[in-house]
Amino acid sequence: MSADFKNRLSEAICHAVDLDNDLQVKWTLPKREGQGDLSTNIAMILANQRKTQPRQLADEILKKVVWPQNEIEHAEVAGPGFINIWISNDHYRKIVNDIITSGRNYGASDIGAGHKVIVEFVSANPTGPLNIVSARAAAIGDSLVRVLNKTGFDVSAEFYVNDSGKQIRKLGESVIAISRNDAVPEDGYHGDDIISIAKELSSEGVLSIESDPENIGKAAAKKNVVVQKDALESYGVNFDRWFLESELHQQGGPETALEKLKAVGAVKEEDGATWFSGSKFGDEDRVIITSEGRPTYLLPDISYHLNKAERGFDTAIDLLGPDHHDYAGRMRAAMKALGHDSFLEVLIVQQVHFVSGGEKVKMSKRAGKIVTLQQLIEEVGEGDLVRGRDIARYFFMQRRTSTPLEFDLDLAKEQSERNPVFYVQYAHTRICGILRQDGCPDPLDADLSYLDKGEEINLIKHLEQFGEIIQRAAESREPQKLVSYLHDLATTFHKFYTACRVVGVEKNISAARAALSNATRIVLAEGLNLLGVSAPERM
RNA sequence: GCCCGCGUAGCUCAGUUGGAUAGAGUGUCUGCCUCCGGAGCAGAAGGUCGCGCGUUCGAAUCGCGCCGCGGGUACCA
Repeated sequence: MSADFKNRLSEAICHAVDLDNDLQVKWTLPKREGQGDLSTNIAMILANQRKTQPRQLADEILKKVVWPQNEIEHAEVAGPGFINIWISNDHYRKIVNDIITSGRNYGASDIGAGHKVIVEFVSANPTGPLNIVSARAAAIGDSLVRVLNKTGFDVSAEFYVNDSGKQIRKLGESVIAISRNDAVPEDGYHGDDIISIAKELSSEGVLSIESDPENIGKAAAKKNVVVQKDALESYGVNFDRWFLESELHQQGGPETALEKLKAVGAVKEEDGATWFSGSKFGDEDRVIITSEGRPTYLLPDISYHLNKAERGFDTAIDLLGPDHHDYAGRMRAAMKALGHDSFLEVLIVQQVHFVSGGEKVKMSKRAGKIVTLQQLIEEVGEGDLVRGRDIARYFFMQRRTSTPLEFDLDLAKEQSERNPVFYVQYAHTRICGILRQDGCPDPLDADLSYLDKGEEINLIKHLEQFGEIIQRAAESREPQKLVSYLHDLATTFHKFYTACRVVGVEKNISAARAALSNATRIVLAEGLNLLGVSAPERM
């Protein structure tokens, strides 16, 4: 239901009960048959304030109210005092036209207009290929970006590359050790990927000229970034910017951040170390420069987030792994100290467990199981990279971000009705099949007044919700909401399909149904697109 | 100990921000192919929403207290 339409209804009710604003009037979709198309509880809320009976007040409202135009067919009081209204089929038929004329734009809105948002996700260390946790974060982050775009936010996707610090030096040391056939340091990096990088660097001559672990580490990191970028690209994920931590250091970012923290009295010296006084801002005190004079990771990270704010973003959304959830508190405290309260939103992307044959699969390198994003795509798509991407992304999007996810590898690989990805894609394919038929009339010639069967109207009702679902997904930062919506829409279409033939029935009916099918195709395709999943015309 | 997240059908999970008789998928039964691709549709069965108080017209949803599971708790990143 469009916000505009609801507002008109709300105004009508306000007018009837002498309310000066319509904010209190909320409309919901009733769950059950026989409860109309829209429902409001305003009578129950007002009855409380006005010390009267809800049902009586609801009756009064219905007596006085003047509904806009003639889109309302019927209204009645139900249950404890709900006002349920039935909307005319004419209203719904217009939706089909709206969809077809808006095309891919259908469902777009401008609720985010004027907001500049940066979404940072994955941000894996450049010490190896991307793992499975990154794969989930990438799917969610990228969809979130698409959804925010669709709702009018000015959004940027960013990957923060930790290309400086301890782990880079360690990476360099590992590469050097491997090239000399020495033992890799205790907490260093080993594995096929490091070995091949060592080979590349030595054949490029880098290893012979350069022996400083830091510089070797940087060179290796650069190669890893390329590997990560490639994997993400075949996953359909693109970033507007790969922000290098080293850039931050070159600009003296951490030093500036420290000065700014000092300026607001958020820094103290104790036990020979320098601390951020987080306890003043709702967190705990944290060391930012060790007693040995080395900055901890916190300082560059504060500097990085400050940098985001200085680039003009009003909101920063970070997707982090479950091992980082108290990072959120300290970073928010730091931003608060620097005058950017409520700037940072943190989404914790929970753990992924793989299941096969009813048992948990350990994701260990040693066991030779799937560890990287690339391996997952290949495994699940059985060599077909597009299919692998579709399945992986859809599966990762099936659960709320904050819920641990069980990934059933057997189900994912199964090409059957049990696989939810195919169920949704199949609805799209089916429509394409219908519209491809020789006897299928041109949907553009349709007279929509021929749509009046229950299954037809019901399908339109689902299509109409698309925009609202996207808005809720954007506002709650939960692009997953689209998944259940699309599954639902596919179900509604399949029901329509079994109840209503499109091709081979009376000409006018046929054209109207073709138009409805076409509208459904558009919404399915765009919905899948927001998930980063393809909408195939044939399967 | 403290911080964060999670407990909903046998299993995996939704739940429109506090609404009406609790929703899917999957698994188990039962039906439907002369038919736009059956990768589909219809039906049955399956619930003390972890437990207990509280808030109110109304709670799976909000508050408090327990119980259970997971993660975090560095002068590591």
